[in-house]
Amino acid sequence: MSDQPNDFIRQRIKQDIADGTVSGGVVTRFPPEPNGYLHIGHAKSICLNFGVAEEFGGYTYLRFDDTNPLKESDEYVDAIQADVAWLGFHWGDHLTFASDYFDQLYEFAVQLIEQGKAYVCSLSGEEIRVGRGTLTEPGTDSPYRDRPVSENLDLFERMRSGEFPDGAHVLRAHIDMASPNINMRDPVLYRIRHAPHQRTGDAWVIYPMYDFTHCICDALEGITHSLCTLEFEDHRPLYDWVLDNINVNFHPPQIEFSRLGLEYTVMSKRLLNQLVDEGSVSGWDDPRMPTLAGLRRRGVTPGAIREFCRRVGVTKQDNVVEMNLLEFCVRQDLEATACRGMAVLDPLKVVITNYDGAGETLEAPWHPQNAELGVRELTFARELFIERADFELEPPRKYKRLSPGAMVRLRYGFIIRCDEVITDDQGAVMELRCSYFPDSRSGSDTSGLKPKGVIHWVSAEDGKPTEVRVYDRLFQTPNPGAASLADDLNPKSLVLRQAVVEPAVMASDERRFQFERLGYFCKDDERPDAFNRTVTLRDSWRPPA
RNA sequence: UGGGGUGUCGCCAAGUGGUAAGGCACCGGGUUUUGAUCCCGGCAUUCGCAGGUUCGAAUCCUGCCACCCCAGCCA
Repeated sequence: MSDQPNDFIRQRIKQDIADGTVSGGVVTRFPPEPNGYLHIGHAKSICLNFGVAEEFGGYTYLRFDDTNPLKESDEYVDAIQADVAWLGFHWGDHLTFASDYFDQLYEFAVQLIEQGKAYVCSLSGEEIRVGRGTLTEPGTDSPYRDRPVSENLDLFERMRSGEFPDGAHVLRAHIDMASPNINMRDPVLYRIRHAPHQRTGDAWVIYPMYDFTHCICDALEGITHSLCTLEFEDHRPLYDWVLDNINVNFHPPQIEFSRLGLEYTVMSKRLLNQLVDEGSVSGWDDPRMPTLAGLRRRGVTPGAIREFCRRVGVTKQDNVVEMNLLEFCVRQDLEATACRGMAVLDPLKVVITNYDGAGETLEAPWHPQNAELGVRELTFARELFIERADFELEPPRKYKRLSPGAMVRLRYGFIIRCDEVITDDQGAVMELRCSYFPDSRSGSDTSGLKPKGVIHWVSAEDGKPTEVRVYDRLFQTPNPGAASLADDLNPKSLVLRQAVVEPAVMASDERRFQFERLGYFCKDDERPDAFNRTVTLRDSWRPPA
């Protein structure tokens, strides 16, 4: 919660400020491609980029990297903005799109051509691939590599005007086909795509590639620290090459950090997409998804995600963080803020044989440590439901719940004793007959009885039957593989329960609750009478050996 | 077999030549009308391995080893 992070990137920034390398404040950017939903891995980047700008008195651009009209759409740009805002970060009026710079990008490309540093290559895609060589063998020069400048200029202009079909030509950087870094073997800068763009419509039929676009946008926006993930490390020489060879007076440093890995889930857009397409989940916002939309629907708070990102840190080490850290952050946040309530997920009927009143009202605090949250009323009556798991015909040693002849306290209510167990032909427990101790009422207990345990309960008549979705990890394998995605799915990642919930919880405007002894739950966005389990409570009980 | 990275406790992660922070998890114990929370305590003689430099090395040097990324007209 406290401790300002001081990772290697922040150390670098402090050094830059001390050196006078950055004068006007730190400017960063979060540059998502609008072709999918944001996930918790993006949250790490968002927290980093917006975080450092905030800490060092600067600002952050939310810049959509929309250079590939075939894959991108407005649906995603809206969702991404909603997610970033939900996480708690603000870009103010620094909302941009790579496509805002298409004109300038084109001019910079012309500059490169004029200097003989870019050329129009008319090889086919396949020929370019072959010509690039392999990891261990150098590439070979394109036959078009030394086209005269005037011809390149003319061809590029005609590419833009729509004269050629897709794939007929590309603009390539003139660097080094023998470079050990494959990204430097005359990378493609522009390709022809006769496709309407979601923002520029049909204004363009050529679109710039990432490597050409990203660095220039960074420079034009005065990004003082261009933070990206490790897989772009190999692209840094190209990032620098482009900026060194065009007439732009700003050159941001690209600094790479490792992406977030999380156990029992996947973090690539491709795999997430596959889960949605194959119907393994209900959508991008399925509460089992690691997407921000999914986590939100699950009941995870933005604060918990921010805290998680802070605790995870920023380094260059590959990492796979245990799910229990995320769960810890969620519990920590909800423990302090969530109202308590009672719900029985797997009801077992209990009849209080010596109670013949019509029912009586009990009072319970919404939060045991925070009286400001107030109280709510519960009804104690002759027929109740308790959790099936809170009764054991043959209890293990140290068992603190209910069993034949044993006593237990009903949370906020009375102490009861199990006198009789009703079973069916198969021996399955159908109902419990118990007696209660009238002088053991919570808060005014004069019975002198000291039952070992406390269990939750809901009045049978008052309790509201409703659906509770009990979520668990999406995969049963810590590091699910792309090849075995379907096989790795956890068949119990979603269990539907017909539960009974106390009426005050149903009536409350609150969304998130702790159902005592069970976990944290959240009213579903789309179906507010149903609850999604966010996370269980920590449970250190295990039967003695 | 080319290039770029990374290797510190089960998982994250500090440490930048002066003798291994912290968190999560885990294991004790205390409080408790949630087997929760909270509170105390424990948890790396050792930093991928092997040599070397040094009074002193996780930190410097040399050589190995392991893992990750790169051959889209994706980002």
